[in-house]
Formats: sequence, structure tokens, C-alpha cells
Amino acid sequence: MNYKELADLIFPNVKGAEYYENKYPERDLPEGAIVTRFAPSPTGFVHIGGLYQALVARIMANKTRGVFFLRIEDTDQKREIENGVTDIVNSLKEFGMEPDEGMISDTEEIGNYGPYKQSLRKDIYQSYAKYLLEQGKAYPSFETSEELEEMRKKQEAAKVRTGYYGVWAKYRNLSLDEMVEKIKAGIPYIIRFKSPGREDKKIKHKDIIKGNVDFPENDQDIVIIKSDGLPTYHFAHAVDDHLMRTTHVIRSDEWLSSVPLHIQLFQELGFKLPKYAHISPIMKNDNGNKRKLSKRKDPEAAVSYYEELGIPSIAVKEYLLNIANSTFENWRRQNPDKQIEEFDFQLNKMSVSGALFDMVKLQDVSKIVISRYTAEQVYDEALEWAKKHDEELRGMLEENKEYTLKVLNIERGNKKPRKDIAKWEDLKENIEYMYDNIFENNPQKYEYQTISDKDKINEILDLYINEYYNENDDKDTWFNKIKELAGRLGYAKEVKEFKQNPEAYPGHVGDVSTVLRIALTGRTNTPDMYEIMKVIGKNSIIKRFEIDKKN
RNA sequence: GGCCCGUUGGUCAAGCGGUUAAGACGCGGCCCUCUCAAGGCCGAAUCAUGGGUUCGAUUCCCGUACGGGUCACCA
Repeated sequence: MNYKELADLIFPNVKGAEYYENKYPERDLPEGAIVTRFAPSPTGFVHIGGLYQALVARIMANKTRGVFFLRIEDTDQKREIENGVTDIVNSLKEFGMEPDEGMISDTEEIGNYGPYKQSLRKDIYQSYAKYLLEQGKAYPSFETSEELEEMRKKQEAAKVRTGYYGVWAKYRNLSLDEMVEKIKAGIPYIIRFKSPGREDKKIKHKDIIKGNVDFPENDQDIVIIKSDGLPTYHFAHAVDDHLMRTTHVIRSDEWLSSVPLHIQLFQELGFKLPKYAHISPIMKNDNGNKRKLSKRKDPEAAVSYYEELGIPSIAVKEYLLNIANSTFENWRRQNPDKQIEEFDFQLNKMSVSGALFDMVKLQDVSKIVISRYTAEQVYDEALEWAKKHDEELRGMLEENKEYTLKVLNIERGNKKPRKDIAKWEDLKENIEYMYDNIFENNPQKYEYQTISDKDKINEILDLYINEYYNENDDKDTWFNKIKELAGRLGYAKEVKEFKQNPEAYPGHVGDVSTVLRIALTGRTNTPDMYEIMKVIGKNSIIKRFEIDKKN
């Protein structure tokens, strides 16, 4: 009995590893091209941290004219959820981060290095496990989970490292005959990697983001093939990223401490080691403690949360980019019209420790993004959002598109556009008074204003509409007329004048404007009143004044 | 607990042995102004801590504290 025979006994029907080596040749790409991936497991909603990783990977591939692929890591069927893959694919699409290769729906994929779903790669993993077996670098291990549990307890009691290594690796040194005997007797087993490492030796590793990190060598005989025949993460990572010719592994930093294992696996398998970039997670402040954004506790951990609020995906992307490379913000200010892709992103400039997620800052970014939209863009995106989340807003937008576009165009498109919408959720509140049917149900209120006397208000409204307002006036003329009206009624025509001599007047032109503003909009704060009047038109102005008088 | 990593204002952060320690968000004030949103100007606010090394440490080294990650037949 030799290793070869053992390997044949365990995996009688798999292809030799060289078959796959030939099937997935080195990629023919330009010098410096980065091949990288997003490799989530379909176990729940798409996490903002996942999107963040994917964004970084997508950008690096773009920047180097490389490849970004999507691989689904579904080797744990127990944790899988329905629509997991579809959600991931859709999220990437929504953020304009489609992969060049890999899964493009639950069942379809593109690219020559597939399958891109790990559950479909069972044979491949087994071929490489067999290869290891043949070399005596892996072995069948027969312990039960109870035995493992017991071992761990003993190790804890003895205050030694937990795990399957050294003298604790019970089945590591079984003779070939003993192994075969057990297998033939039908005793269940899994395949373990036979680690050549020693814990007292150090290895040096250079991570693109974390820099130099020194570790003890791995000496754990980790499981590579589970009892269901599927590989563990570690083994799948080595096999897949080798066969898919990944040059850069960009992943969450929870994997950093597995690097010694991965290095060893690549070595023993005879694979070229990819470069690693371990990204710090996005954190949240929880009662003074920093912790990762949690799927269970934090709604903002879900990518869908931002869609629900109506924060444009570009805004989320820009915010994330801000965290990734803080120089992005300055670049963006200097290049407001450039595509994100033109930014010179630097992997090694990423922060070594996790940033706290800042919703306020996100909204600021979002306001800027939306302020640069044309009215048409606002209309289209807001309508799309409203269709899913706000019937009332949808009605408002669809009923009279031309009118709505005029509303949305108020103080937009100039050098200093309004910056008052952070999310589509806010839009309705922002514009609803512009619609006559809604306005009618929102009576004007003058309490706490300088001018609150009903007769005085009516006098102002009557005079204004009868003797001053002309819809053809330009803005200066328009405002001069309001000043004249103010002066005629004894109010200061200039605010400054009033401030210098407050006793001389009952109020100033601003107070008169406020009367008009409330009568027209039902609120004290609005965008430019001249533009509002232009948009709603004379008929509506008269109508609104009438409503006011009846109140 | 072992092993790794980190710590610059409330938050994101620039900085790489000599700086008045950038910038952004947020906060406060002023200006502009028909009210807001903006915009402009100004301001409060930071190098966790103790030792070294050095003429000089935010920057380099060591310790301490604190924070984070990881120690599965989960990824």
C-alpha cells in the first residue's frame, strides 16, 4: 500500500490535476493587469462591507485593465438562503459594478474560468485533494465531532492552543494500512491537510494594505474536504484563486490571520501565491465600542437600506470611496464632472483600521451628488424610487411631468444649485406645496410672524396681486415692486435700513415677503419665491391668495 | 487566554525626524440675503500613555492601556 493507492481508494473517479491546469491557462493580459474578485457566500442580504470590497476590487481591475469576477462561495449549504445569488448580482448591477466574469444570475455565468459557483466545482477540489493525498500531504481523518469537542476541552483545561496539530493530531500518523482498514470498514472520515509547519518558526508576509505582518507558521492540520465532499473555505480559496488565475486577493481583514495557512496551502499545492490586500471592515459606534456593522442589529448594514431611503447608488459609492481613499474627496471637488473611474485609486493608501460609518457624511455626499443632477435626472430616479416606495410621490410626479420638471428645476442647473435633497424619501416634503391639490389642504399659518394681523395680510395680498404683480417682470423688477409695496405700507424697503433704525418701522420688506411666501406656499422657508411664482403661474397665485383670505 | 493588527479633533483623515499638525463632515459665529438650502469668511476641537534613541519626536524603538481581528467539517 502506498499513498497513490490510498488516493485512488478515496477518490477513484476524479481527473488528474494537470487536466485543470491545462484547461485554465495563464491569462493573456497587459503588464500589471490585476485579476481579482468578489467572492461572497449567499447567506443573507448584501452587506455594505461586501459592497465596499467589491467596489475596491472593481476599481483595481478597471485601473489596470484587468479582470474582476464574481465567484459564489456556497460550500456551506446549511447557511444558504433563497435568492442569495440573485441579490448579489442585482446589487452589483445597481451600483454599476458588474463583473467581467462569473455569475450573472442565479444560474448563468460568463467567462472561461468557471464554474464560478463553488458547489459546482466539487470534482476540481477533489482532484487537488487527491493530488495532496498522493504526495502524502493530506490524510483521511476519522474523528467524530464529539471527539473534537472533547479534545478542545482538554486543550483549554491544559491552557494550550486549541486545534488539530502536533500530538493532538490523532490520525495524522496512522499507517497506510490502518487508514485503508478504517475506510473499508466504513468509518466516516474527512480529509485533512498535513501541515509541514512549526509553530516556533516565523514567517514574514507583506500585505498590500496592512503592510508587514509576521506570523508563526501554521501547524494546524485543517480540514480541506468536509464529510459532504465539499471543500472548506481555505482549500477552495487556494484551488479557485489559482485556477482562476487571480493575481490579487482583495478581501475582508478577518482573513488576515489565515494567511500563514493559505501561504502553506499554496506552497504544498505548488501554486504561485497571489498578492493579498486585507480590507478593514466598516464599523459602527455601539455605546462607545467599535464593532463591525452587523447584519442582525444594524439596518444600515444592508445595501438595500440605502435604496429604501432613496440615496442614489452613486452617492453611496462616492462615500465608500471616500473611506477607501480619503484623497478622493479633494479630487472630486476639483473634478466634479469626471467619472469615478478616472480617479487614481491606491490600494495601499487604504486605512489599516476600520472606519466608523457616518450617515451624516453620507447624506452630505448625497446632497452634492443630487445637486448636480439635471431636473430630468431627478425626475427619473425619484420616479423609479417612488414606484417602489411612495405611491403618493409617484402620483405627484406622474400626473404632470412637464410641471414637475419645472418644479424640480427651481434653483437647479446654475453655478450654485440648491443642495437640499439628500434622499428621495425627502423629496415629497420638499415639493408638495407646489401642487395645487395638495396645497389646498395645507392652510397658511401666520402665528409668530411679524405680520400676523388678518386685515393687514389681506391688504398686502390684495394690493400685491392687483397693483404690483406682473408675470412678465424680471427678477429685479419683481423684487423692486415688493419693496415698493413694503414702503407704501410703512415698512422699511431695505432690511439694512430697518436694522439700523428698528423703532422707525413696524417691519421690513422681508416681513412683507414672508406674508406672500406663506400665502403662496404655506411655509416660511422655501426656495426662491420669484421662481416659485413663475412656476405656479398667475392663476394659482390668485387662487392661493383666495384660499388664504377664506381662512 | 494565545497569536496578529491598530490608536492624529465628535467622525473620516493628510502627515512619513524640524509643519502655525492640511482638508472634509458635524458644531458655533459673522457676512451675503425676501425666507431657507447653499456660498464666503472666522472659530472651538486632535497626535492614547510612560520610557528610550536623537540637537530635535506626531513621525523611529520598547513597555502599558485601550480598541479590533482570529483561534470550526462557517465563510
